[in-house]
Amino acid sequence: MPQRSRPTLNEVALAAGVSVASASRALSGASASPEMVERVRAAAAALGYVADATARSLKVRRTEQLALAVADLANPVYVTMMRAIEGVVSAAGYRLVVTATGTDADNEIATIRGMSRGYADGLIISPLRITPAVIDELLSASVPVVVIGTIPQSVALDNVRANSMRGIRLAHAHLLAGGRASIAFVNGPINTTPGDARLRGFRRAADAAHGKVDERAIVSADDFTADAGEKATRVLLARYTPDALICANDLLAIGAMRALRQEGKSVPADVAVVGMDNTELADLTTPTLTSVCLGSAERGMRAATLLLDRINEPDRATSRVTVQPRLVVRDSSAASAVTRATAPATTRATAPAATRTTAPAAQAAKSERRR
Amino acid sequence: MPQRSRPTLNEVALAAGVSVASASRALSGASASPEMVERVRAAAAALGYVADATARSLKVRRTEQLALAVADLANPVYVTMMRAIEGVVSAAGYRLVVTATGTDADNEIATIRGMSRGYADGLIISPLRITPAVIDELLSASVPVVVIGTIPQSVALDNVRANSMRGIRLAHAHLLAGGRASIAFVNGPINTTPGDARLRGFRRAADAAHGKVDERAIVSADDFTADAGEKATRVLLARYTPDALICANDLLAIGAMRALRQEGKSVPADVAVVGMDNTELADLTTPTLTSVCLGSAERGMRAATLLLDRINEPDRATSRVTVQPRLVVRDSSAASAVTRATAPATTRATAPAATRTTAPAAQAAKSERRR
DNA sequence: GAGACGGTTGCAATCGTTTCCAAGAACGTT
DNA sequence: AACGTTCTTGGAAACGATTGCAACCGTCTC
Repeated sequence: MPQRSRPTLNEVALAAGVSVASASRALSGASASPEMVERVRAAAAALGYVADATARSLKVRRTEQLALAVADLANPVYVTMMRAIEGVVSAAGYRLVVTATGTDADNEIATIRGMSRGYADGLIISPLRITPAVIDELLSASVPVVVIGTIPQSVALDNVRANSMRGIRLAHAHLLAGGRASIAFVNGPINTTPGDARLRGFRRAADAAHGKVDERAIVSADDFTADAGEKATRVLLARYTPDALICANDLLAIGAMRALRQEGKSVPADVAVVGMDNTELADLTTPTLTSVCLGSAERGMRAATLLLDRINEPDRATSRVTVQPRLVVRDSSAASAVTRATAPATTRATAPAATRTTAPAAQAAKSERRR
Repeated sequence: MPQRSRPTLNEVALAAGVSVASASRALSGASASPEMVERVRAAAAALGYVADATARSLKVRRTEQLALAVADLANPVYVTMMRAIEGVVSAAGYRLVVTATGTDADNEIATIRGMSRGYADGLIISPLRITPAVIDELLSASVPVVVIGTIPQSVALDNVRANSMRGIRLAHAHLLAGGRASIAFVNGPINTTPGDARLRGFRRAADAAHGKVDERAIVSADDFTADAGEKATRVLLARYTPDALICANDLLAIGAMRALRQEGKSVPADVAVVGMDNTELADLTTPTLTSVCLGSAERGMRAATLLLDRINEPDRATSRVTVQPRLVVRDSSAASAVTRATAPATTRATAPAATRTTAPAAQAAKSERRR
């Protein structure tokens, strides 16, 4: 496998009998006579010439690469984002460099600092925990940055966020409308950004509905996994008798359904279950899982668009995009028997598409519709 | 957000009052007096200097980037591979560039050719369909290439492959041992490389067991999805009465279980089901799904290792690594009632770890054990 | 004390492009 | 016929690092 070394522009120019300058222009479409273009093209083709990306980048000060940093490449939420981002980015002629930051914040900072080495023209990052140190680092990065996640209002960075509090409220309202009265909440770890936001969302929704929140109806799993969800739900059931469960995550919801089944409770007849993130899993469970879609694909797409916009127009004002949640109703939250009798037509339709975001949302939204 | 432009080595040298050459050496740890190192370090720190990756790459002729090309970034099999690859690659100091080739072969060729631009030091590619044109292109690439997938024996390329035929045989044997006699096969599209290999595997296994293969026991879904699996299984059940199902994919298996449930058949009491790929899904279904693990993580890890090896030692002979399948037994394939009575101790243990591959397999294998 | 030697240091070339600039050619205008 | 335009073209200087080479310094040895 003789790794043949690639011909340079110099050799092409030599072969064509012209100067490198002319060769460069001929190939890049700048002013050159048709005859010149022809000669150079021919020589280039004959030698199999392809311009070297590194040399070119050095000169034009652009790498045509964009970086994406997420905690875990295998997390379905990030996978969805990544796919959306890759689509936008590669359509714009950029390559995508991915890095997993893992779970610790130092690593995130190292990644950001690494960007200063100039191997990419921009960075999309979704930090697990948003510490002041991370923000500082992002603010002083040497390339444009877009943050996916909730950062303080005052920080002048392009930013895409979900509205998980509103998502919880949608779920809560949906369950109330379905005749559920004792709605419990299975959260993930509270020391994470999403865990915290979702808990606040639930408290607010419960408070709005009943004027108080019953702390026994809230449980936190150790982790955002099915096993943790199952365990937490068992703890919950020991002290509280819900007729509906909101879970901070689809995986937690799957665990919860498992626990319910073991207790002999049927879903949705006895207990309705709503998950969150609307991953592919929601379609695959039995019963299929009603889930709050937080728009991962759309967030990814918006972030990529924002980044491209800033690259093209570095001085524009920073913008903050909030992607609105949608409730995707499936079987696990069918109205309780009693309600079904009295009010047969429950809103099986999804909540209003509810994106107050602008035009290009359509494409990504579509890809998320039937997940 | 004033994107401050980064200081160059020149400025550092100026600030330290030394030549660029010395500055470069001081920072890169080459021969330099302690005093010199100190001065340059200080100046670099004061200015916040970080060497420019592009310029460095141009000079040293290495980008410290490796590329991964797969058809679909969201496919769980690829996600698993990608995560494994990212781990190996970033531990070795490389960044990972990912590209989605989509489903058409032309795009694959374009990707490979793009590699000639020299933006990465190596390529791992998992082509959907392996055409002669693709092989040609790979052979003449200007950087080392590792192919994940089955390529002709004669092709001199580093190669990592699964053994899906053997995987099917494992499943078949397991089902026979569990007392199943009418084993059917739910395949994916046959015009794909995996679809084709898995079908051949099933034919061979069935033939070995019964001396013939009943064509009515074989059905092909249009796609590797749960819906397609459900549909195909319904077609199958209309003409054949299996007591076990091997599915070419976990998603197909989930669809199949859905179809069986609708027909009032219970899993595993009436019909055992075995999936393939051993994705996270297998742990999440009810009953949990027995699945053939084809070692995505291990394949990824092996491919990455192979690529690094070749980069370090370009002239070594090409090697072909076959990752052996393992059967991960879960609830969906518990022995049929009759057998359970007579031979109570069915092999609940997994099949022999069965990787004839060498040492570094351990790590990735572990991460795949309890999926 | 002279020469040899090991270790630092700076100069300058180099990697493969792009692009500024000036020179030249071709052409039209007065 | 001379001049001004416009268009092409080649020379050469970047881009920001690394590195071969030669100069230099101090020390040690004979």
